[in-house]
Amino acid sequence: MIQGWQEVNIEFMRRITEREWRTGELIPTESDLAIELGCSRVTVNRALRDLAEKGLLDRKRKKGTRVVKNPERKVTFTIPVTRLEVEGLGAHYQHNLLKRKLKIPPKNILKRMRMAPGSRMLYLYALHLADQKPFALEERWVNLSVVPELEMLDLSELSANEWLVNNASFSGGELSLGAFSADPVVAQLMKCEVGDALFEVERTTWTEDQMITCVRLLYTPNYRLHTRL
Amino acid sequence: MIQGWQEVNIEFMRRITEREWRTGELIPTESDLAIELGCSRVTVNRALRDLAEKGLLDRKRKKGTRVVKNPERKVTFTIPVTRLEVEGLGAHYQHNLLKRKLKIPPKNILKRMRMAPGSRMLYLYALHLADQKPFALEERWVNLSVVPELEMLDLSELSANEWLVNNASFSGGELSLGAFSADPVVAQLMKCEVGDALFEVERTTWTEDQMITCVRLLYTPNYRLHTRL
DNA sequence: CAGTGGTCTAGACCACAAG
DNA sequence: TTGTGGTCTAGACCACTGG
Repeated sequence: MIQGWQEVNIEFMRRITEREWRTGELIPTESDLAIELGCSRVTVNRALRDLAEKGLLDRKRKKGTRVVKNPERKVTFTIPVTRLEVEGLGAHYQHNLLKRKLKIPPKNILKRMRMAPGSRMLYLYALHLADQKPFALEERWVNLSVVPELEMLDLSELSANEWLVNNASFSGGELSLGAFSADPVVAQLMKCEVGDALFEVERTTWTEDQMITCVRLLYTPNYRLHTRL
Repeated sequence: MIQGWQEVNIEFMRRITEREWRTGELIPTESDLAIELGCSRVTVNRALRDLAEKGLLDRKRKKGTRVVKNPERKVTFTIPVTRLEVEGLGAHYQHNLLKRKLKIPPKNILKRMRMAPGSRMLYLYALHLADQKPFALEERWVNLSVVPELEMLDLSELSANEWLVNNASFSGGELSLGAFSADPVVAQLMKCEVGDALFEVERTTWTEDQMITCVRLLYTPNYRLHTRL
């Protein structure tokens, strides 16, 4: 007899990887598996649900459970607060606020934040340093109608990033990763060569319908984001 | 009364975002919450477990459940098979195998794959096309002692990527994202300018202790990886 | 030891979708 | 209508860990 949903999970993994259950094919129902393994149906359900969340199984009511043909690997990253990321590398963190203005964002930003044209927002431009060396360049728009407190805050010490993470309730967002070729302005700030390839992260977050903030981060050359599969 | 673990989940989310449960503080025990909400303890458990998986709560036996201070955003991406990614864009996919050799990999690859020095592996160099235009450049090392079938396979039609996804059982891996500045060789193949910033993905996968494959993908300029939070 | 979360069980009802 | 997964319940025992 197999006990515990994790053991059941491992057994099902074995059946999948060893082709006992072939890709695209239906597997037995939860009830049948419960009887076969000598455990309760809920335990089988727990194991199958886990495999479905990992993308290995496709489950539908009435239709049954199938082994997925092209199991797309799901990857999870944790997006850290920049200060903690730097300190995690064992480096000294500093934050340098370069610009801080109230102004009307360009169209592409307004579109990404789904705001009416002409809305005024807080614009922040800042450099994150690790051991005095440029680590990431941050360009951020903040919707002050959602977080008015931020207008009065001293951002020379605490970064907007950190304040928002801890104070703005958040319900959803979008993330986009890419590569950016350093232009002269960026190269000078980042102390790198013009044309260096920089890892770029764009993130937009909102609560319910209101956009909170939209940020673009350019990382130092050779920066890499790592994770396990 | 609140019914269903998803409703319970939403209620708990509300308490967290509205600071009813403050960051760093203990929340009531599962049993207390079950009584308060008028549902069973298992339902409360299901909801709390979900929030813990999302990184909003920290749960420990005997110590109780706390609201996490710096909720690191967890992001999940699906890493698609390149062919499906191209076809998903509505473009015609082609695959062009440029090199295919048995040889001894350089040290950094051996290290990444944790293999003994001097091991011979299959080296593949291929270009993925979308509507005849370069989409991604793939450089891959395959451990033939794990998947010997691949040596005899015709890879001019089916890409190694796809074959491996469907035929190699997989237990873990590493993923690394970054930016790469196109050198002359790459620029010529990708039909881009020297110095263009290309999005770079490196992936290593293994089964148990054996490394299966190690791949590096360079994407066309302006390529971006998107996801929801 | 005692308190907390982790999990199992058996039985039940519901939601969905194919026929 | 029927078969399937999705979920709830009440009660139980286990596993870990602080005192």
